[in-house]
Amino acid sequence: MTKLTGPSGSGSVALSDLVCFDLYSAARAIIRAYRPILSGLGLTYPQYLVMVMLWQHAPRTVKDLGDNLDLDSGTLSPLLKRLEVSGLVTRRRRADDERTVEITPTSKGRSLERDAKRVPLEMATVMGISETEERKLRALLRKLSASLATQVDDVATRVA
Amino acid sequence: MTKLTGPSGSGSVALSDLVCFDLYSAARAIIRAYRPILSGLGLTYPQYLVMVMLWQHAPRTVKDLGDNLDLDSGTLSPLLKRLEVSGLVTRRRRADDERTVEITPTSKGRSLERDAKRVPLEMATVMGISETEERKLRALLRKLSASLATQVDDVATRVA
DNA sequence: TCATAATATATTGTGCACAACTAAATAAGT
DNA sequence: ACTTATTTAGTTGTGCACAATATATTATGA
Repeated sequence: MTKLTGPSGSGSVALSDLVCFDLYSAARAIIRAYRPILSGLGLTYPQYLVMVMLWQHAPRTVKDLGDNLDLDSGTLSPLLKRLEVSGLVTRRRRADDERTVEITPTSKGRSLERDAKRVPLEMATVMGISETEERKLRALLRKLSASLATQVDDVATRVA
Repeated sequence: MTKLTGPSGSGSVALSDLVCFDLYSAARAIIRAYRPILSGLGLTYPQYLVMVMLWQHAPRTVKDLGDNLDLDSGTLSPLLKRLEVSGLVTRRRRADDERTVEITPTSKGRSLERDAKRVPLEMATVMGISETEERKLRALLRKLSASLATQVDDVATRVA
């Protein structure tokens, strides 16, 4: 699995391409690793992220979830509907501002937190890298995301 | 953007969850960064990966592409059809083994390589981390992917 | 040889991601 | 007040990912 090997055939592949491919590949690999653990809870990975947010505090608006998870309404709206169908959350327009929709976990949604407690531990064992390495990895990923975000902002500013 | 902050509200979020979220988030951010660059070539990021493979050498079978990019036929078959519709590749069953399908870039597909030469450079400038950091990041990602892959194999073995 | 297994690709169905657009409600400026 | 802009969600359409299944072809073993 997972090649895109460096200099081999005619043209060599540039480092930036390789970093991106490894990132793309690792992200899919880790979500794949979560899948069997989360399927026991009846959740996909993005759904799990939303529930983690709601376990931290609730209710939260769709916009709040989107800001924190970096997902737009095109992704969240149907996802939240599926969580509603699963009986894990309720969606209700706020009385004092009819634009916003508040997402609240149901008792079933809240009780799921207990079962979810074991998820991080199982993931930690499966990842097979040390805590120090995890922290280094996080630091690099966050630095990368930060500079990519400023680039997007630059483009947005250039247009405005 | 991009929170899932650590210890804040009631329950703190475990490190493994944070690593995974940062990975998930960074992977989307970098593909988002590729998008405007690749759209000039008429390619999505997975399509670009396939073309990079074909520029290295061709023809390649669907299986070969899948092994190297870690994608299955459910992803590749429609993707390759779209590349065929775009006039960038041809698909042809091999005479000596009717099971396999060979993917060959057309002259249009091959000539696209020149325009694509600038992609890695543009990405490198946008990423905003040093080559040393890129290499460290790659090393960590590959180590993570490797241990996740062995875990998947373990499960497969347990089933067999 | 002939049944069986293994291999390679395609298809179907579900669930993200995200761009582009719409609709409704609130905020701001005059 | 009233027009205009902004904010918030939702909808539509495209393109991955991937599980599950189907189909056809080749390889293998009794």
